[in-house]
Amino acid sequence: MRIGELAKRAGTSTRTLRYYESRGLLPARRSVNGYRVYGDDDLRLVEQIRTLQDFGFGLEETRPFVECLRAGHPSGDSCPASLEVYRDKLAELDALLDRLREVRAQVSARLAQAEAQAPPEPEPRCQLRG
Amino acid sequence: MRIGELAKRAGTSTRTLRYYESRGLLPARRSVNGYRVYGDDDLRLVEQIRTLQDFGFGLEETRPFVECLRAGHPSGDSCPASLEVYRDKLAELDALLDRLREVRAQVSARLAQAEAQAPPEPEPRCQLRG
DNA sequence: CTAGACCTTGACGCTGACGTCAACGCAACG
DNA sequence: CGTTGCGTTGACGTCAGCGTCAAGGTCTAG
Repeated sequence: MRIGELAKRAGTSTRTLRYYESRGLLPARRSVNGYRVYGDDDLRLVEQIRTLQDFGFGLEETRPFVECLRAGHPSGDSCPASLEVYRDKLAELDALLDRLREVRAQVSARLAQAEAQAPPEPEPRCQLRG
Repeated sequence: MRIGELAKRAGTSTRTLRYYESRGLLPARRSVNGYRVYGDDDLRLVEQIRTLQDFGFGLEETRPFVECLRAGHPSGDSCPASLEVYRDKLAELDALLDRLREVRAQVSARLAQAEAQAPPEPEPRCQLRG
């Protein structure tokens, strides 16, 4: 399979795949004319990357998963390094969630305060006369 | 007060203040020699911006607050436009929190699954013999 | 033979909020 | 008079993950 087909099958762009290759994820064999050639393994590999990216992982953080897959393991998280990334990301998510909850509370409080100061427009009633 | 002092008092950099000016927040009078000159109002203005930025507001989102302050209101959120931004940001925060909670659950589940597959190192016991 | 669809590399653009450097002016101190 | 420390504008660099364009090579169908 060539890069266009892989991109289509993975639901991404050729530019993205070439970018992954430039980062050392997703190496590709070349056919005689220089075209990149991929196998079905590579599709699974790209899907792994995309899934993690959707979770908010940076590309570098997907590397252990990718290398795990390329090492022949059935899934990208079958290796200790991947589990470490999971755990780090969980801690990061927890910290972020805490921060965002705190911010939400602050913003909410300030909104309430400001609304109390100068009350909102009193809900137009749509009466004919009044 | 000149830009260096304002920066120090606001806990930021001169570059940041010039950037705010370039974005139309924080206009400055000029002294004879071309130096920017600020008053205490401007300090409050910068503090307002920084507070909102710490909450994750983009610079553009701070504009209503800044204009509200410059219009003479006692606080930046005394104006309807600011309240609108608060409300939008709350909705945005709620959506983001939902997404992050979902991601957290997914990552947590995958971690548990992978740990069950290939259990972690069995907690070294520090025995002399065993 | 040629049009069109695919592929190649290389390079610049984008977003946000600045950091950092260059090259210069101005002011005060000794 | 020179140095030091402020100020000025302008312009390029940073981070991530690509998008987009340019200029060209390759392969296939008509």
